[in-house]
Amino acid sequence: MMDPVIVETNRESVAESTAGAADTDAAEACDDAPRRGRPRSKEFDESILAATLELAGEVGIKGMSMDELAQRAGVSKATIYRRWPSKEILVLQALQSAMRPLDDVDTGAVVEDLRLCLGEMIARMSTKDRMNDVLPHLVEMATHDATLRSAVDDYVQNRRVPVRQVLERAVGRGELPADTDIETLVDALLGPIIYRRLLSGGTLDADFLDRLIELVLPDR
Amino acid sequence: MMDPVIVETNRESVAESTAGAADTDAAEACDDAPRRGRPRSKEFDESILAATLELAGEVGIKGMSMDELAQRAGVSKATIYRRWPSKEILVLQALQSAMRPLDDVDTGAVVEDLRLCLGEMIARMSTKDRMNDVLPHLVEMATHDATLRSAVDDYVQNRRVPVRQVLERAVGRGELPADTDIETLVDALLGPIIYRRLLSGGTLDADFLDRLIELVLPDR
Amino acid sequence: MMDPVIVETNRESVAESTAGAADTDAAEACDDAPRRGRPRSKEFDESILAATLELAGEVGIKGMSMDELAQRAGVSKATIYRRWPSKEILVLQALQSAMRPLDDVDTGAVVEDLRLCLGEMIARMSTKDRMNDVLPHLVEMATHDATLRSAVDDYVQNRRVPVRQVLERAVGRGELPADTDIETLVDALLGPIIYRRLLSGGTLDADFLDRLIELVLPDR
Amino acid sequence: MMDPVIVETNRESVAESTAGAADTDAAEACDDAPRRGRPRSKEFDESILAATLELAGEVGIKGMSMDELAQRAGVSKATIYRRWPSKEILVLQALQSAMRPLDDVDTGAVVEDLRLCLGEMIARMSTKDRMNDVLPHLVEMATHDATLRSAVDDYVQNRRVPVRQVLERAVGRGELPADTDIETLVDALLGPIIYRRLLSGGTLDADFLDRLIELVLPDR
DNA sequence: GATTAACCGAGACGGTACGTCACGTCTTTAA
DNA sequence: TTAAAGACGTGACGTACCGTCTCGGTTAATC
Repeated sequence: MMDPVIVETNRESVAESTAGAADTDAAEACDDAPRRGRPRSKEFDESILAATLELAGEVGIKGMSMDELAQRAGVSKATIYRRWPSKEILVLQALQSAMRPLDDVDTGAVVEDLRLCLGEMIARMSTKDRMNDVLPHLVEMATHDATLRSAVDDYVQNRRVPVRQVLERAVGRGELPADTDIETLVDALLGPIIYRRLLSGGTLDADFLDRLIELVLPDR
Repeated sequence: MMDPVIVETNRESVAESTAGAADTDAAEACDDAPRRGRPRSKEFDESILAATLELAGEVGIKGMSMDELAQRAGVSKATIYRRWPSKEILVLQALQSAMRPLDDVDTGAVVEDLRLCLGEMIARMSTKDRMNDVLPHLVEMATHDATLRSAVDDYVQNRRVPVRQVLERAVGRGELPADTDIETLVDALLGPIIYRRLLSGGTLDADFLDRLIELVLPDR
Repeated sequence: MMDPVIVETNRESVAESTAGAADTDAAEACDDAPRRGRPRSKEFDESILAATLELAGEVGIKGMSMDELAQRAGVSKATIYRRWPSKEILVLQALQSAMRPLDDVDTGAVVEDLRLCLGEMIARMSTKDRMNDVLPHLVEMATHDATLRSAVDDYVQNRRVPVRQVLERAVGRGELPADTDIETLVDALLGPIIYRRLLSGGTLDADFLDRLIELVLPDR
Repeated sequence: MMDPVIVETNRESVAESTAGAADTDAAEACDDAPRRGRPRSKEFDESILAATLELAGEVGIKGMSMDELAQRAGVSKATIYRRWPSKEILVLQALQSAMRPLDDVDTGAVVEDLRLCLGEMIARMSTKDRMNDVLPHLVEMATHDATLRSAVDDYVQNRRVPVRQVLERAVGRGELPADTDIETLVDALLGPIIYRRLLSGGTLDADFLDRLIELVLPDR
């Protein structure tokens, strides 16, 4: 199930990083204001995000029109734009809302931890979660629109966190040397996975994962 | 300087890989045909591709309008569409035409080979070549448009080739074990670089490259 | 001055006669419907029609581009196409909206009636009303587009009505024989006028009108 | 069969009336010049004109593209433009080439003469000769293009000539009064016919013709 | 309960780009 | 020189989409 609290949290973090741009939902930041008038329907937040994931997965971001999205979500376009200032921000939000944090695995062995952690990541990419196809679009957007940059950063960092934690614990245990360059290590693990997913089209399975880990963390 | 021969070569390779889709320039494949009528101006091929690289680098693919592109190239829109069936295919062609093959380095030591080969790759990404920002866009397109898929594949494979050659030579020399999984190794080397370039935003310098190679090919 | 009521009336009459073709403004026929959404701006209907008359009069139908028309009307192209499905239909509508009904003259003498009625018609053709040049274009269109046919018919019939009324009254008064073939008579009066206007280029003045009437209705 | 001599004659008359515009076929005026190089194929003149009549009759002038016309005539576009400077001029030529002069009837009775002469005209309009639909287009063109005006005039005058001759003979015989306004009379006869053909859509048959003549030339 | 402020659906609107098409010219090879 | 083939500039076409705005009507909190 999707937790509306997470949605709200995400929205605010974005509202901050895109400061000045979105006066649309500025009021929501100050919770103490009594807020007169009819409140926004919570149901719509969810149905819009869900429709976004579904539709963008089917036809891509560029292929997804806001009119069709509104229809699919059973909502009017104004209702969407009252909540998110642009298509890109909406898509990003939808991504974040769908991204449940990876379970923080801790088996005591770094190789096993990585196998589980990255395995889950691959599983999400491979199966239902067609929204991964959407990431590149956001990247290009971010290249030319400063507003989106930090939001995309947030999104990417979320993926790094669990891997980094696994590695840091391994350093703490002495399983990895204390001077290990963790950031590079994270890149060396995530990079090939993302690369296969987006570009090379190589298979993404447990076997590949084993070989990758063996390559980067040999003899352990 | 841009070599027209390369342009031609690239065009044909794509024409093959997108067989059936583009009848636009199908005739050019068979060289023996007498080729009647006024021939297409070679100058325009170049000026259009050059303008594409320039303009897409400045404002991104989405921000680049075909009208402005035509004007910048000193050409009419029809002249562009006579050669390429869509904006995306054009951009892809432009990428390929601009991509000079990496020099095939062979110093006799695999680590040094990789340092040079990948170093050159990073150098191209980092500096002038803003067209790298354009890759993600193509990836998303390719996800939903079969025509583009193989073309993008071509483009990606071109980057893999020199790295693969370096590794195969190392295996031949006995510098790497005979059972080395070369494809995974290529992914492990290219993946992190691409990942940093597109997503994580981490620095791409000689230092990172050294650490990456040390990580993947230790003690050699 | 242009009466918006007339405009509406004309639009609906055409909407009927071109049934099936134009779903664009079908909804407007049923007045009892609650009419949801933002209503179309009445001002734009008028400004578009006015700009059409003005522009087509200056440069002809073929010379009139929809982009320039939109600009002249202070309106976007989409706003035009939301109301009329094609350039030709729009021009026809503009013609009809501009065509004030001829005053129904009744002096008691058929010759005098015709002199006034046809004189007014000639006056409108000769002077300001450059839109007359546009009629031939519509005729050719109508030849190959069934949608336009009935609409053009409407337009033509409107010109016949007042002349027919004058003649019918004359028959009623006994001024013309009861077995008068009115339709042929109308053709015999309107035909030469239209012919001179469109083709022969002969003068269209009171003198010609007198001779024409004398010819067709002698000694009365 | 179509007489190439007539074609040639017509072409030259137009070349004169559109002086300055068409240097395309200027050389042909001076017959004594030896005329170097490959001569123009006479066959093509005919096949182009025939294809023009055929195609314009099917889809209208506007619907007829010069590319399709060239293909239908088995000729290249340049071959067409080498002969006629514009689409409109070509169509006009095609009209004239197809228009065999009406037989000059002379039965000794004006009413019978007109019945035959106008009857033949109606017959041609009604049946095969779909090119009549094309006339209005030319009229509008002529309105905004001085070059075409005189050419269209020529065409129109050709229709008036035989009627005028019939009437002049009647005046000579004393069948019509010496002060008859022949021009107005011609308009009164041709006008209603053209009007029915182009606009009112009324029937064009022998009956209508009889009534029309009776109306304009009563009791004779 | 009345007021009021904000919500909602529907869809018009300006703007911008798309990819197509046609005209009339120009450029090549072949006859 | 003409012919066939077709590239080319120009410019309009009609469509699609984004993000905003404007209606009529609804829904809660406040008065």
